[in-house]
Amino acid sequence: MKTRSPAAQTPPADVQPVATDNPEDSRPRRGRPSADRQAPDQTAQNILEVATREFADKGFSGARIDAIAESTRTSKRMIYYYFTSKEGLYLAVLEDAYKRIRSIESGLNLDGFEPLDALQRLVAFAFDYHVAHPDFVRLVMNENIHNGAFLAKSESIQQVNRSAIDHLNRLYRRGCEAGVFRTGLNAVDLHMSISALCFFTVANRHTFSLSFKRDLSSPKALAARRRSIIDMVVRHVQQEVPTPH
Amino acid sequence: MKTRSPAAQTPPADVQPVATDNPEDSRPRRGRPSADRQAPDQTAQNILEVATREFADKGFSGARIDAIAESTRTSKRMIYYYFTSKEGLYLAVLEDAYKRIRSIESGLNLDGFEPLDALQRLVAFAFDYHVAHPDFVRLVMNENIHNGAFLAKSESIQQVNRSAIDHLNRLYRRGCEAGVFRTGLNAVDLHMSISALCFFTVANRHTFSLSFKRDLSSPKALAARRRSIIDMVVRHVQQEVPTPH
Amino acid sequence: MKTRSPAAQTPPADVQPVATDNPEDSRPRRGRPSADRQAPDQTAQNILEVATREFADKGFSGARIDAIAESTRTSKRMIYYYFTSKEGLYLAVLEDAYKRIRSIESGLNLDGFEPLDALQRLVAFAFDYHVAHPDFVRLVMNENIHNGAFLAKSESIQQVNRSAIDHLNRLYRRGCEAGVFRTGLNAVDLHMSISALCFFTVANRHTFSLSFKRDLSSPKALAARRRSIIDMVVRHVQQEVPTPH
Amino acid sequence: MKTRSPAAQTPPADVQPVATDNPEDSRPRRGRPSADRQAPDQTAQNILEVATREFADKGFSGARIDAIAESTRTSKRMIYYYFTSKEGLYLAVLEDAYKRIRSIESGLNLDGFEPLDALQRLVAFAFDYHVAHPDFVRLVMNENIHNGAFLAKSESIQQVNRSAIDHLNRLYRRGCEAGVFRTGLNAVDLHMSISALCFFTVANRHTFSLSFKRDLSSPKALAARRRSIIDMVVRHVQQEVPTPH
DNA sequence: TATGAATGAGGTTTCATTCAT
DNA sequence: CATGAATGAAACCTCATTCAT
Repeated sequence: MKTRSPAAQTPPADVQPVATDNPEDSRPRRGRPSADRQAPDQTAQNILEVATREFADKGFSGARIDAIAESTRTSKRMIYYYFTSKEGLYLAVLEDAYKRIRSIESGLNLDGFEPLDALQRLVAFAFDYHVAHPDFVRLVMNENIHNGAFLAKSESIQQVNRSAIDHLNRLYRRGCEAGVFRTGLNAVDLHMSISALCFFTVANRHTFSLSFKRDLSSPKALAARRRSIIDMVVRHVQQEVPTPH
Repeated sequence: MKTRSPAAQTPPADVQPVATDNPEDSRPRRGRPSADRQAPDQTAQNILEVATREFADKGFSGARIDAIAESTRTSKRMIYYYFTSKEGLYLAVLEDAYKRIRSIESGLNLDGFEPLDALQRLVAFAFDYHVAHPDFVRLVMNENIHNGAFLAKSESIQQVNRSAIDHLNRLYRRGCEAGVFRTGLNAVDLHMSISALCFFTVANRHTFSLSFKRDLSSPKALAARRRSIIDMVVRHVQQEVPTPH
Repeated sequence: MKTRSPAAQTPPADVQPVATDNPEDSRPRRGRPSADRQAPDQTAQNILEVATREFADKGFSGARIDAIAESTRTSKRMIYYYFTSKEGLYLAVLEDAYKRIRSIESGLNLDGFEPLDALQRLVAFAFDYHVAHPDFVRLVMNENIHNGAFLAKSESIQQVNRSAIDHLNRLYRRGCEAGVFRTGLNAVDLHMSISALCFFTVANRHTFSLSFKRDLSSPKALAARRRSIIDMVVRHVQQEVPTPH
Repeated sequence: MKTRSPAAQTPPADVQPVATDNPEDSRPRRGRPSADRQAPDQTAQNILEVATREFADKGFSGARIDAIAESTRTSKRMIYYYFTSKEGLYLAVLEDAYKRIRSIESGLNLDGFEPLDALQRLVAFAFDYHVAHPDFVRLVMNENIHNGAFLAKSESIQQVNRSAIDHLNRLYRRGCEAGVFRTGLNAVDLHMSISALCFFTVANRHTFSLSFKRDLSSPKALAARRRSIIDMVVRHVQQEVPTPH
């Protein structure tokens, strides 16, 4: 039986990077390329991909419809045909991005693991996902620059996000019941801490790198950061374990 | 009775919000006591204040020189007279914002406190500053949307930021020597964690609030978050304290 | 009875003004016989014509995009649609002007005439063209004010001009072989002299007229000047003819 | 006694470059730097020099008052103090430039030479002056771009120019009387030809060089051009001389 | 469904000139 | 005489969006 807080001491290097869809690819639901799939869908999907990159890259105001149209297999007119306006396109991009992360998160199946192990897996997944999807991070940043004005318009996104808390809540309760997590914590607060640590790593890497002259994008630096974050979260949640003398 | 480090147990509600300059006030260098040179400085300063709000509000591309000019005591032409271009103005705003936080941070005088106390004060300051200066947070967000392209042009900012690490490093070492901090940690990594937790609270409050239907801006919610962050950081750094059985 | 070369003696009043396209008309490539593609070409062409006048009139810096747009059948926006920038438009104007003169020059068919006659025709053409196309002259002047900076960017123009020398070179050689031209001259130098005399007549007419109180624009004055120039060039090239005593 | 047309045959390499004030220097009348010369004059003179360069370089519309002020030893306000407006300054520059060439021309003292020799000297001087004073050439070009509108306002310039014709006229008549010049020519026309050949060499060197891929600015090229021009003018004026067999 | 042409409103920047001291 | 600050008008250019076909 463990007498020490294993998570804190043992950097969970063994927590394998969670397999996600390959980064930057954003045609998850197109299924197999069966011939019955019509061009229209593909056109809209193609626009969405290009737009995701552009909006993530430049923000809403900085993005250019012309630039999107040029990188697209179709014309500018089609953008308006499918998405009505720049704002409509942006909204579609945003919804698409949010749906993707939550759908993967749901597939983690944390119930199958011991609470401590599950927590480490959850944090590791969050970290890996942020690192693998900078576009998502940038879209969320941009959304906050606009005070969440676009997100507020989309009901679908809000529903999607709620589930994240539910998963974490169930996990936390299991841990408390098992006596490995200390009680009195709050799932939303915990989720926020996890998100903050992961999000910042990607979101602020440019200013942080410049300010402190460190390259934070190297695999080595990322691995260290990943360990540090998992450690920090585990220590935060874990019940204090009496150490033998 | 408490057998463990008081910091972790005692949410440092007693750590008083650090006095900062009042938010949005931005005439730090006004101190020069000469009265004969009012106008020029004041005009430029006035532009800088207004521009800070506009850039923080809308981002670089979204900000409008016209809008800035209108909120100013002078004309659009003067903006170009003093700052050459939209980019020049943005850079001045960015430099100003960074200098402000670092200069206050330097005034914390952490050497006068016990390591654990000092750490709590530092985190508390960071949290309070971010909450009190959302404009700073938004400027940094925006800068990251642009991949730090503007920051990269400013040497002065980069120098300014380095000092933050120095302070934290000295503090951390004191704590290690005193046996209250565990060894093997890294000041840059620690600084990043603190920044991440504080930054996210302000930066992502809109999307987070919408996603999880919580108002995170209420004094009560902020106080709870503040406690949670300080606790998390302290637990991360603190030496494991042997509990008597 | 004349014992000397008739060219020098006989002012070539009989050298008819060379038929050129009517001045200021600038739709040379309209020839493509497809009727289905009218609008785009016409719009761009219309802009080009108006711009030619404006740039010739005021120079590059003095020209106003707004002024051009107003004289056009379309809007200012279209200028940018077709020509990207003020500079792009100017370049198009310049290329167009150069191509026009060279294409006509090529149509002179000097090979069909005796060398002396051909030379007279060439000079006469050059004179007439300059007089008939002051816009061309002014564009070139302006280009020289800018140190040929725009011309340097256009490869097409440089290719076009080379042909002028080729024509003159062949003509000169024929004259030498026939014994009517003296040897030792240089085609580029000769071309320069011809250009100088013709160009100046149009280019400097304002300052010259004012300085010497002569109206140099009257048909009579132009005819006299034309004769003088042809005479001067012929005398320059012509072989000294021994006079019998 | 010469039996051949010496000018045409003998390239007047012996015609020494006429000594002019050193190129680009434009403070000819400031006399010696005696202490009694006041600052005011010097200030105005300094402005004039700088403005000459700027106007010659960029043309009237392209020139920037700000740019002139910056290269000046004084401030922008002084430009307006001395010259009232951009136009006033340009006019002063123009007058200054014209006065300079004519005053030197008057000092040639052509009466002291044989007509043919004098003519060669005159052409040589004209050529050398143009080459040595590209600023003058460019100002005149610019003036013609503006249809001589500024020159028309200045009476002083027009008076100055008339004398050039008088000198040439006297020279031509002497040559006719001596039987070395053919009769029936016109001094204004002759002056125009000389000016055209010299002016073009400098004025159009950029477009010409680019069009024909020749460097026309090298000392060698200029010397050849100089010879060619003198030769051309002399042949144009000279009485046909019977050649002995 | 698709496209190239077209557009008006508004964005950033520049410039000659004047004012207060 | 001299200067730095200030200015309004207008210049060049961009953008999301729509029209004709």
